[in-house]
Amino acid sequence: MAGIHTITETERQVSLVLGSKALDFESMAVVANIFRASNNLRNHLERSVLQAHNLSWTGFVVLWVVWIWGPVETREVARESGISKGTLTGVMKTLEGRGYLVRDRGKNDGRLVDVSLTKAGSALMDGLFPQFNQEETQVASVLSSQEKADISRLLRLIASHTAKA
Amino acid sequence: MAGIHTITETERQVSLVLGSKALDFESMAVVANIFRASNNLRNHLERSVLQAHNLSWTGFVVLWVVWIWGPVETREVARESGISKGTLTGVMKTLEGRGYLVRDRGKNDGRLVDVSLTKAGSALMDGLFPQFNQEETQVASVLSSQEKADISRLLRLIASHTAKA
DNA sequence: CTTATGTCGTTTGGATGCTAACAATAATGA
DNA sequence: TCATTATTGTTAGCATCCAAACGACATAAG
Repeated sequence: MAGIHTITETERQVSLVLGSKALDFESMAVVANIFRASNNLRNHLERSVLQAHNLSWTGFVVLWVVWIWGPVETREVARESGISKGTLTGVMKTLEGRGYLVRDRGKNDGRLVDVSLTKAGSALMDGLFPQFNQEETQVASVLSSQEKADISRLLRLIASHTAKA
Repeated sequence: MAGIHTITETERQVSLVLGSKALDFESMAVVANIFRASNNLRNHLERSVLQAHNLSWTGFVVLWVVWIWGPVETREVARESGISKGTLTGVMKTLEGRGYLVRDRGKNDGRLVDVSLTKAGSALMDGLFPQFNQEETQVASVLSSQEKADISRLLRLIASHTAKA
């Protein structure tokens, strides 16, 4: 756990500070635990898998998107990676400098840029992703098969709901 | 949804790319959906609540921790906020510059620094957090009360498991 | 054809975010 | 006492990260 205090302790302290005001602790716990799990998960995966290859989280995600969908337009990489266009430009500059991907101007539309992995990039992901998936299995091993299906479904509801609004 | 493709489409494409290699799609979906929900949630809350006050996500989290636990030592704020000591120094410099918090050298231990909110900081949080919690209620409204309890429990399992390892 | 509007990737400026090195302080132990 | 070891917050260097402004290109309307 990142913090010292448990969710229960935190809730007690919050109600103490806010006093009489009515709060929705149930929803608060949902949101707080999503961020807690996400942060811990990211830190864990960075340390256990990515650090050895000097890859940042975002760098890995971008490589993954291009690996799965490439060749692919820049705008789609940004949307799929969950980062802004401007951020992506910088990240790709880094990854291109290391020889993992290349950018090509679109021929039909001069505004577009197609991104694809180099051989070095493909080789990296071929070795890296199974390792990454093994770690995913490890962190999800605290859940039963049914629980994995449940949490995926519930998270998907939250994700799609917040995307619209 | 941040990306264009659904989880199902992505899984199909991944198995197409990885071919015969055995992968744990169930665990992959758990991890992917945690990040998807977390990213969407953060973006949504930044836009709907924080942007009007020119507050970053991390800035808000730090203010929240100090608001709930303050006066509190710097090291504890870092752990509770889920960021490094170095990052916290910069964030607090920003927040101190805006008059939301103050730092005081510990009297017993000269190494420590106690952080607490100013009146402006307290006033900000008094108005902001109920608004934030309302938004939490809104995003969690797609789940039943039982489902909220379930997802909180499962996320807590993942969070504590990844924190140790 | 040409003007207006829209879209794409890049750049810019400021704020986060990490690790590693650092100075100041504290605690330990011969 | 005094050298050793540990801990805390800050700093330095670099890589993200976003919003907004920008130039290049495409499309629509007249």
